[in-house]
Amino acid sequence: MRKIMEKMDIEVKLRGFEDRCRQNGLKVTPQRVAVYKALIGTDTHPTAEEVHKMVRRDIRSISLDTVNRTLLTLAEIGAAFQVEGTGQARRFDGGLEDHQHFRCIKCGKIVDFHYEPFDNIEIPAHLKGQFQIMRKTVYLEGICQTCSVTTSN
Amino acid sequence: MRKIMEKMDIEVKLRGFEDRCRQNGLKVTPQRVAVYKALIGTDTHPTAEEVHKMVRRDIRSISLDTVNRTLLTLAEIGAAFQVEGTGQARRFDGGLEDHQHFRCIKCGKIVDFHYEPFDNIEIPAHLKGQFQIMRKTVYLEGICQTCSVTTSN
DNA sequence: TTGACAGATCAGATCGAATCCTATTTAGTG
DNA sequence: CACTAAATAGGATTCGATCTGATCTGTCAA
Repeated sequence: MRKIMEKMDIEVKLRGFEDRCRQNGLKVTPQRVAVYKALIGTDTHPTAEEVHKMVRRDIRSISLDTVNRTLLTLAEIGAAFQVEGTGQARRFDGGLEDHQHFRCIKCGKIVDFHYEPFDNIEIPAHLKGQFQIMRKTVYLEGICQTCSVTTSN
Repeated sequence: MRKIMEKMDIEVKLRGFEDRCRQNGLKVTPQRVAVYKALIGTDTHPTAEEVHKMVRRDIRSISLDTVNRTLLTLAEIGAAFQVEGTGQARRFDGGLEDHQHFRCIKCGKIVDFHYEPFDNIEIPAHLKGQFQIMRKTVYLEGICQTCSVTTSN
């Protein structure tokens, strides 16, 4: 999934992004645009710090905090997303029987569930040569009952 | 997946754990056993800090570092595992087209792949009522080509 | 049973990511 | 053009993870 895009393509995405900001009542700031542009211009799943480095080529004075906040904002309005499970303290699981995880994006709680069809997902052939796969699972994210009751966010 | 186990069950697991340690050339220390016991006695996917709190009921002086190291060790010998993706800096992805992620557990690199059958995983009915699901994906972990070439670990 | 030692542990120091705080700046609006 | 709510900069703080160096202790061989 290389990120080779026509200039046109980028322009279109930028236009769409600005609209999306306005639709969500967010100001279109140069910082936001720069962060967005950096993110769609790479396929490396960067950390905030990495994005910060990239963006500083355009905006020397941009702060890491702004980049971090902006990335979170992008995820909120659906212009990007967070790679599953990252950005949290390490968590362990002593249950070795087959099961899958659901994580609540509000409270961070992880809940086990088990659905047999998920136990033996077939791994696409073209990956088998490329990687040595040691774990495969279905991963769900969303909002748990407790958090959806608690009056909004 | 409640963690209600007979005393017998726990004894058996402990026995197995001690064997597993020895098979891996690891000493069976009270700290290790206590950490293991705490972990299999919960279904909350605790952080190192949380496990530390639990274990301190048995071993007052155990350090957080030991707990952390031990948990990592448990994962290495297959007596437990790390919940997918946790314990790393937050990472972002600007690619909104359907795709899935593979993560290298050695270098932390995340690689996109796309396998159509994974795009529309059916969510088990019994979860639909329980959670508001916003993201579902297949997640693979293992070792990438670069890291498997690099003379071991 | 004991002694020696590799491996394990402890406690404190350090590092790094994420967040918070507050003063300042700015996009959007009329 | 002026006003205001929102956004930003950057330093301080918090918290998880790791490292370091000084002990301590399972394990194994004698």
